[in-house]
Amino acid sequence: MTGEDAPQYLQIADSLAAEIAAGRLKAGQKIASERAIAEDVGVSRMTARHAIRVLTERGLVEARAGQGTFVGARVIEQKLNSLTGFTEQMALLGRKSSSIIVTCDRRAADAECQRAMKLAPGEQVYRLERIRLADNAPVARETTEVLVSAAPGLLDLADFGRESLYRTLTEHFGVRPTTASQTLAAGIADETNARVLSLRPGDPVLKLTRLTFDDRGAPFEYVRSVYRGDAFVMKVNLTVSEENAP
Amino acid sequence: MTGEDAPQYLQIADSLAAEIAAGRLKAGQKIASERAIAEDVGVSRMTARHAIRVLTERGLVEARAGQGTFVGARVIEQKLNSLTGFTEQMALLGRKSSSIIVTCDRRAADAECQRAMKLAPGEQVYRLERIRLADNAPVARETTEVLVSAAPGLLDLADFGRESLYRTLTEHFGVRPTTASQTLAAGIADETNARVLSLRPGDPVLKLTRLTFDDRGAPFEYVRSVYRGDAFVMKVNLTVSEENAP
DNA sequence: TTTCCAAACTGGTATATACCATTACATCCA
DNA sequence: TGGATGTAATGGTATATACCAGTTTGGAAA
Repeated sequence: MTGEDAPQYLQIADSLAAEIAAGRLKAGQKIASERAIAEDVGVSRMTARHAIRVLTERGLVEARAGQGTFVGARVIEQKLNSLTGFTEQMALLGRKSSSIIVTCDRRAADAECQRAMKLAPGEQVYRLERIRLADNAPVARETTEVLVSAAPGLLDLADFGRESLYRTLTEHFGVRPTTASQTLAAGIADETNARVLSLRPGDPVLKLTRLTFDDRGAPFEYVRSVYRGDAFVMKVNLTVSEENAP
Repeated sequence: MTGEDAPQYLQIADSLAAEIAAGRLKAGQKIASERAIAEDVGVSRMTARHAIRVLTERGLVEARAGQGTFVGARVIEQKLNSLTGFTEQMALLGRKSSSIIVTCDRRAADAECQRAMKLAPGEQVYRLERIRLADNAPVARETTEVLVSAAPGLLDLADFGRESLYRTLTEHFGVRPTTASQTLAAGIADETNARVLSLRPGDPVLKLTRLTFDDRGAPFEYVRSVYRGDAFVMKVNLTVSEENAP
């Protein structure tokens, strides 16, 4: 569950999220009103409201003035070919995936990672830097930082040149990647990336960052990847959630 | 601008967004603190805070506890989750959007479009080729092909240099974009793209294709876009559907 | 000069309160 | 029956206030 010392609004949000995940609150159903939650839990209405705002931002519920707040239609066609890890994806495409580990250690999170995960300075992460191969050809360079506090002892458990990181996290630590915020940008290969990806400097690459959250809404992983532009296309399936009327 | 009767927090947010868009607040720069804004504008701190929260959600600024709130990197964060058009997205970022129409006619769908929509050879489409401008600077080149059978007479109805295509489709033809399949790839600007986007050949670009379906699941539009790589970041929020057991 | 610590800020959390516009529903009246 | 009306409930906006936990900074102490 949510940490005992997490802010109240988060605890409330997470317990509601759990209700939804468990199916006790079904899609389209109305949840308790802000005032009702406030009274039940014993907080002010503004705090209850804050909790609901979190759920709204996660896309779990939808508030309608004058009516109430409703559990969102379980849309989620947004299986960008990626909340499954690289390993799983390659398997789906019938390609042999493997990795070369460049770095694998424990250290303090660097500045960008700190900012993305909102970490305290000096917070420890496992840093895993891998060259990803598809059918033995390098296609991506990936740097993954996983919170030590989320998976203590992670690096002793498996050889991530072969094993799937996500599978290990789920099976050994109960950390289940659930949502993620991902950005994609175009770039060109610099010297280093060109060398490791068998490209020429100036060739196009796709740069991806992903902040991954577990089923309690806590971030546990920050990933930066550089993909060969000629080898990768990202695919997203979108579903418009209604309510777009002028 | 924001409507005079819009809530105060939105007016404040939009005026700050305009400052950022105009370059008076530069990337990395610290903006006024919540307390300072509250006093300057003459609202409570909570209202100023609400305004900043809006900007945070739009990806324009980033708050750091104990330090302040800082303007984010000046890139356009295209949100891939919502199926909103270019016009709407720019408005949120406080940037002025416009288009230059390059082509606007009716013709047989080309090969790629035929394949994507699974059309019979010779099937007619309206083809709309536009240069997209943000604050009068070209940022994307977009080619849209809409099935004639889905919106007969479309081109007579509006000037798509100003009007939103999606709005016209919904209001006049009842064609409601509902789902879409979108791909993203990295690329390099060729001669033509470099010229129209004010780039040098070889500069990175982001290539996007989208196949859009209406509420009956029928495809009606095929879009190919080329974005300036330095101006655009695509952002996706992912949710993994439960049943992804290993 | 260097070190250290307190004060002055910053955003983050939480409460209590007030009024608004919209919605749903029961009631009353013709 | 049908329509209008009122009322209670809902989320949305806004204020005023308080304390917390970090960061920055400047001055006092070593």
